[in-house]
Amino acid sequence: MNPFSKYINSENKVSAHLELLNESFIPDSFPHREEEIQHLVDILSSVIRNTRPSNILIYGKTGTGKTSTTRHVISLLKEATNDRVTTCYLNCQVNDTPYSVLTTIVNGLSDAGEKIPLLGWTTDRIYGELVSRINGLSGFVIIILDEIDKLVEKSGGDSLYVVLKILEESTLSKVSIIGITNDTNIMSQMEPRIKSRMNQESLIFPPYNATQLKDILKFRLRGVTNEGLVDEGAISLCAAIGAQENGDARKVINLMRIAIEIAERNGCEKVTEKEVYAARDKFEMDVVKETILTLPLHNKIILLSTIVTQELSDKLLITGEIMDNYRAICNELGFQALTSRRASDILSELEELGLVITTTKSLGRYGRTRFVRINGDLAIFKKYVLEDDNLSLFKGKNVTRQARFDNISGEERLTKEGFDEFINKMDQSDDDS
DNA sequence: ACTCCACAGGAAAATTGGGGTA
DNA sequence: TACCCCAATTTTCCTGTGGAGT
Repeated sequence: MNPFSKYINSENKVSAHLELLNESFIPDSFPHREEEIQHLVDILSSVIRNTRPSNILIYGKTGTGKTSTTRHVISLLKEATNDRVTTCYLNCQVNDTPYSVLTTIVNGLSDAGEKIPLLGWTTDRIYGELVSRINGLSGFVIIILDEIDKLVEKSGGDSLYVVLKILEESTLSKVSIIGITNDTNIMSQMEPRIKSRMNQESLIFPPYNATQLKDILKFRLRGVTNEGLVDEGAISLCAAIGAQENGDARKVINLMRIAIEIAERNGCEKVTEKEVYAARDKFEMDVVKETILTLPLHNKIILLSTIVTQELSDKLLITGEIMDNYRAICNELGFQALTSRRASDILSELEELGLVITTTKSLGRYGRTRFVRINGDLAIFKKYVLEDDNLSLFKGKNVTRQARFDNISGEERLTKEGFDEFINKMDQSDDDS
């Protein structure tokens, strides 16, 4: 029997326009965003009166529809003006330097002319190219800088300042900028000179509540499945999970998509709460896996070192031990180890990704260091790390733990439980402040 | 009160590597 | 091919620090 036949037979049982739930799909309607859309339209409508629209800063947490709503409004504007508006969308997490932002804008503005290479040109030359291309366009130019906070973080906002300055000066006042950020504190980090340029208009996208998420989900499910195939309870559960996660609609929709896929694969008649719970588990695992798999080589090795070191003892690890084992692994595999300074930064990066939990504590006479623990299942983490071809050689091999301070009996190093307690205290004191 | 461990993490120098020009 | 520019990444060098031991 053909192993695929079981899937063929189950077709249409749950049914199948799942592409409508993909992240890249932009729907033509946005429930509970009518006000925001109207506000944007009001600001941008000045294009029609032949005036440059104000710069706009849009705040809102992830999954509140900032990006897709903005793109939707922009496409409506282009339609209404017969494409007399040129737009350029770019994500500042991907393009996080002035150079990268500017080249992406220039390359995105028109197909004419050569593409600027990713490296090599001087800023002056890009500036010149930018001016000439923008002058070559009729009408207004709207540039959408998504995740603009990433640009502000870098070098204290200098990057953003450079970009704004160049865009404004170069272009006979034809350029408007729409900044999108999920960091509501971004303004306090901005310098006044940037603030005044950027914050001509601002717009806040509040998080969706559970009821709104439910509406959105129901709306998006239209045309995806037949009526009644998704259990009402499943929808409510998805919405409830999403509401807990800061009202993240993207996550809600993803969850439902995965739940439907699971139901489909198992040949279920209905999508119920059970599938949603399964979807949530899968979703979280997928995120971890993706995160680990896309780590740069040395980040992986340091993560591996942390895993291996923790495997050898339930006591907490400190940076020094991780470094020792990291060097040992590099030696074993024939890689040049990075310095401890860099490794320290990588450890911080791993923490930011949530793969590892660290806390700095002083051991008095025995120095001040970070305590580290893997934030998840050791075996699973290890499996993902070892999927890397460069590291698969390490399978089965091991490293002798360079235990430090194991002789300290008086003030014992924290155990796992002690660490949890410690973290809890830290969290509480954070809340207090 | 003072020392000193074992690092954290800032600043600046050095290296790397794409891309240009002569 | 040799050499210059530039940005990004790492290394080098450095100062700072919480608290057990003295």
